[in-house]
Amino acid sequence: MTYHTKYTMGEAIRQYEKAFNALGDPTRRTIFKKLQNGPLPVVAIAKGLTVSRPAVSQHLKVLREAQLINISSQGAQNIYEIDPKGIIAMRDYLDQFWNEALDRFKQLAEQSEKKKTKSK
Amino acid sequence: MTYHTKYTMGEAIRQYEKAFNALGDPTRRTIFKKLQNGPLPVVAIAKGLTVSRPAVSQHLKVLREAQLINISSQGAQNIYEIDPKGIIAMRDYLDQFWNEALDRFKQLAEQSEKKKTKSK
DNA sequence: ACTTACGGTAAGTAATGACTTACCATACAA
DNA sequence: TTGTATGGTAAGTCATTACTTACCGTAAGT
Repeated sequence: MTYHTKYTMGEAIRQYEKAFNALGDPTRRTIFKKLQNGPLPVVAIAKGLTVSRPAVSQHLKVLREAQLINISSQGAQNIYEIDPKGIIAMRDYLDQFWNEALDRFKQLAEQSEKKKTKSK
Repeated sequence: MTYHTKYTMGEAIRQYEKAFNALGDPTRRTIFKKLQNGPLPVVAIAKGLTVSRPAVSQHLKVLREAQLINISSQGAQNIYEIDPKGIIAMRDYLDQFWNEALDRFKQLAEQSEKKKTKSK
């Protein structure tokens, strides 16, 4: 019946789309979080996770294609680290909504500002 | 075999997790984008989309639970509009990585700042 | 009351995608 | 060269989820 086809083959997939898709998965968010404190080889990333090492490799691939992480080999090891490009793409996407719709809910925005002291 | 269980029943699902999950789907991003220019009733949202109206209702439910949109009924119509809470939750999540890992890629960060004039 | 428009929910199906094990390739050490 | 550690890819399976059609309830107009 083939009624269910997203990404209707004409349109290019943007960076932020890949990024949202990537961070849409909890395991990938866990992996991403692990890299927050610095670069790690794959085994270190997989350690402690409930899923197998190949599964981790597959997740890393998705994160890499979303430009949320970088790879760099060091001998037999593949070291992954956070790549700001994906984060920037997502922030820019969110800011777009932020800016254009801001006037409609200014009060709510202000509320959030108060309890944060907003870094930078 | 039950080898595949995420959200290991102890942990609460945070707001930003729901939000990332919600925007992880392309159809929901399309819907979300439609609301960017102001509130719309369901039929207006569904118009132009390739999926059925019930499918839209289901997506709206997910977006609502992620606090990315608000509902308000007006007679027989259900009007949806963007809710900043979900956006804020995601921004805060991203900012966390931003701040803690910033030193490792300062130069890239600066690049992005330049071509944006950074709202607020 | 009857009809029409709006839209949520139920039940079932099909596509997607998150996993598994098995295998292979590469780097380095003995 | 042989062995060991690292990690990517292949093929297949199962869970999830994005859909469908059918149905029902509510609001407003005639």
